[in-house]
Amino acid sequence: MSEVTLKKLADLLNLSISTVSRALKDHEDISAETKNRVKELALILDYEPNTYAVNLRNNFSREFAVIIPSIANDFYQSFISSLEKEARLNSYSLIILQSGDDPQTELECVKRCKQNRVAGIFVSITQKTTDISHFLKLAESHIPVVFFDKVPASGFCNKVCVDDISAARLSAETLILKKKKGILAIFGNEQLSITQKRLDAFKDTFSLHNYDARPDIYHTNSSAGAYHYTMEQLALPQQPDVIFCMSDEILIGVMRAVQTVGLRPPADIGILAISEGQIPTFYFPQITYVETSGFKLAKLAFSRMLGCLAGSTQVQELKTESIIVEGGSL
Amino acid sequence: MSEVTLKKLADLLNLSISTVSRALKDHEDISAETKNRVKELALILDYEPNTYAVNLRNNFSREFAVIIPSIANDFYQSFISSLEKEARLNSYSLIILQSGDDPQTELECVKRCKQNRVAGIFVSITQKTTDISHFLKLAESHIPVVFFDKVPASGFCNKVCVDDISAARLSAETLILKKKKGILAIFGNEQLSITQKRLDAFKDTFSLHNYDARPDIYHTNSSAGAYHYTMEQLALPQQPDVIFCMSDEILIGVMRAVQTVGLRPPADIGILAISEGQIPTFYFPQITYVETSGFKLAKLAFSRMLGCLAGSTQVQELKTESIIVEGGSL
DNA sequence: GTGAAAGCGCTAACAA
DNA sequence: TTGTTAGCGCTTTCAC
Repeated sequence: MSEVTLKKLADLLNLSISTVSRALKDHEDISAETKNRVKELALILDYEPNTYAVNLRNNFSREFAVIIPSIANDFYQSFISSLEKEARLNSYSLIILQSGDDPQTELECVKRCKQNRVAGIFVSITQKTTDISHFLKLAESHIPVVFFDKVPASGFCNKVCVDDISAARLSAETLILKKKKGILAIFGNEQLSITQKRLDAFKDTFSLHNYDARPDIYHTNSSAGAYHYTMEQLALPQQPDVIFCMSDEILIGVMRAVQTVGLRPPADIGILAISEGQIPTFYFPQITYVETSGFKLAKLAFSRMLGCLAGSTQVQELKTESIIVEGGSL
Repeated sequence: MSEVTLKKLADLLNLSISTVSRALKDHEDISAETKNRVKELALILDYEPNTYAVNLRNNFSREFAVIIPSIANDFYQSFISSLEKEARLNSYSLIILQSGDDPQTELECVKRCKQNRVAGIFVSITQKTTDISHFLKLAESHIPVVFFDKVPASGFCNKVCVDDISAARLSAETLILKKKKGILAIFGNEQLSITQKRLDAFKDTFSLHNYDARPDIYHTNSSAGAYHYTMEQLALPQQPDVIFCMSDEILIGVMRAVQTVGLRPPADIGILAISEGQIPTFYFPQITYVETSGFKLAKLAFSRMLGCLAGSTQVQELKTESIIVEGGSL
């Protein structure tokens, strides 16, 4: 059974191809009767326009690409889930590409996007991406790029981010409000700008409030690191009163240690995290956290993309607001 | 700056379009010198073939679609992560479509796939999908379909699944081997075939071994349900010795209850789950589980898809093997 | 070795 | 109101 094309419909109906095309598009100068005949047959034969031909002709597609280090991450998962829905409701499709956190692979992904003539690209760059010229060059091909989450430090480009500064500030203020004193704060990889932003805002907030206790700061790159360090600290005669976790990854390590030692929040120890929101629900009591939602960020990124496609040329830097979600761990 | 096309290269080099096309493809009857000239200029001008034109001409694309209820799920996440990688290494792209577990939306996704002339579709159907004729009809358009995980009960089609029966059997055998007696087994929605398969195999294994203890079976549809039921059971004078969780969702609820009451595995209570593998690492000690890996399933599904594209017409039902991963909870 | 030309399925300007 | 035609960028057959 061969493909149903406009030509086939036209032959069957003794009409020209263009009439059939226009009838299917409800073009005004086709008679109602012809429209009905055409549409009826199209329905019966299950006609679907050939996207390649349409795109080739119109020189434009309805596909967005998302380039991320890895989809196996709660944050990106919620981001993509939300983005796909927005896209689908706007008749766009979403192509997923994983860079594996490798700049070389990322470059190949960009090339692929260009080949596919995608309508736009959402990208969260790798930890090692410094040169973003291949992204900026996409402007020549009129492919808008919206950077999200992990965005380049410099460059005139569209960026949508979680507001790290307000998230960290909100965390610190929460601790101050609850008059917590022995604060252990565990942060991620010191090299990353996300860590620096959150750390600076966190520390500054204590200074600004002239608070009489200052947090102990520790850095680690992994869940395991957080686990081991927490184990050490919990073995000391002077245990911390509260542990602040900069990310879900760190929270997981800390909670394993807390469970290992048998401490029970909030009585034995307080826990506060910055989190995407899923992990905190796995524990009892659920962890109190400052939310950095992928869902919200996706909506922001998508509307920015539509803005670009609508012709907005100036670049924007947007941020999502943070809110605190009360569990029972503090 | 306009697009770089074959025509543009040809004009610039004073060659014909077809010569340029052939040169770029290393066609044998183009001279080495011409090839070099062409390739050099193509590189300089950053030429990329127009995928739409290529696909239109060849009537075939290098895009696969994945239709799933929702990407926000650890199992699908690992499946897609793995599938994307396989696809990329084979120069395919992956389009993600979420059905929202709604048959109507699923139907629209299929339509979209057809329009996009995708090279093949991977699909995990919704809980309510009964009519799969729209999938079977894709055969007419020569679009192979590989069902995975949630597959239709009937119909001649390609299916790759986690082996629920062997996973449940392995779980039961593990409990028997460890001579566990007071077994509480919590299963999911009784209506789902996955639940029935796992339940039947689980129970049968105890019978087959003439084991002198039989598990208490309970069904629930949610984490919260598992939590509440576990709380009830742990309040009884005769607490269970071990709790078996059919899925990650149930495990999360059970563990919240276990933590609430303050029991510590494995001394106070044993825990065994069937799991995708991430959740069990969040606890201490880590939960012992029978693995049902999305990664493995993706590899299986992908190779089946390649088989279809290579012309294999007969349908196959494939299953991944289960293995037990020892934590310290049993 | 290279070029000319047809055609993939569709849209839209122009004709009738 | 409907039809004719050119052309989007590419591949490939056939001719030179």
